[in-house]
Amino acid sequence: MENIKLTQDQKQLIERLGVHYERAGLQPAPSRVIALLLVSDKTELTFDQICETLKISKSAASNAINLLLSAGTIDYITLSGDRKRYFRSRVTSWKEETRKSLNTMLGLNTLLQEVLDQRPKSSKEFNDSLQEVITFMEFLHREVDNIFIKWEARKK
Amino acid sequence: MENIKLTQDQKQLIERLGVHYERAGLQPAPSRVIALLLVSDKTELTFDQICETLKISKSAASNAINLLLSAGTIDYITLSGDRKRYFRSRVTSWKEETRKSLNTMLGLNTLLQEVLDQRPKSSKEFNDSLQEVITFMEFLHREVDNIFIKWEARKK
DNA sequence: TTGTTAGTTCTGCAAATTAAGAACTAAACA
DNA sequence: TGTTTAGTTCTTAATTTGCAGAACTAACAA
Repeated sequence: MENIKLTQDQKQLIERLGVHYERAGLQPAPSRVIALLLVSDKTELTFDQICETLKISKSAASNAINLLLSAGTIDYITLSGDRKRYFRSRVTSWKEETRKSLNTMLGLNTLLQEVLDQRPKSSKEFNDSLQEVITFMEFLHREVDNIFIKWEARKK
Repeated sequence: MENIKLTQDQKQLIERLGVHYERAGLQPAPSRVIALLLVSDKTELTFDQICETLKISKSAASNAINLLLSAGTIDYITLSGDRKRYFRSRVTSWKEETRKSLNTMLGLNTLLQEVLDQRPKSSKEFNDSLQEVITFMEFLHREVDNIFIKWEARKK
């Protein structure tokens, strides 16, 4: 099984991508795996290639891969007469993921509405600011939905 | 110093908000503090009131408060002839924060462009998908900027 | 039937996070 | 001058996280 060679630049890029994913809340190992699958010349890598290239243990790789599989961030193909799975980045999942994380962000709004609903009328100034934020987030939410629609239309 | 009473509903709402913030990457104690400042009837609470109401130690409160202060999530006022600081949620910071986290999200784009630039031409299909994602994210970024402009205009 | 491949699962450790409690400090008061 | 107040900082201590390494498994191969 041929092993993957990375240039210094590629290694650095993987680290930088890794940091980005970690900051977004992902664990270190999955972060590196997804970064590797984006950067390496080959786009389809086996379990062993991932372990070796990233210098992580099989258990770390197994957990990382399963996490990413169930999140839909990666998938794999197989070749007939070859028991190995070839893992690859599901690049197209990014649109969905962007959308999902936008929704999470904007999901705060529901909670803020509940907060406002239960607040005493007496804290008028505070309530008014809160109402403004809620209105803004609703606005943003609607507009973001429109952007996605606009994009789909534009693609045609 | 009068102590803060919370209804069962308020306590639950604080926990739910707390979980939201934790999922967004904030530590538990700061998450509860900000939630408390949103939910409690009084919008301006002292250090001691925060400690007592949330049942956290002074050190936990001190660290949480300083974190939130330096993130701009809360601020405080003082009353003349009263050494205490009265902490409150900077509700208006949410627009900025929303924007910041959008930018972080969309900042992935710069990295993806770098990835694409260093990829071999041979992985054409992959590169094409990547290019599509980049184009989409650029589109999204521009549109989001427009939304903010539109909002500011609309407020007048 | 024995071995090999492609992983998975289990056990345990090392490092990082988070908070408690106590000791400390700086300002204001008495 | 000592005392109280409003915090801060320091030192543990308790979790939690994340991974290595080894043992395991299931499928196929020889």
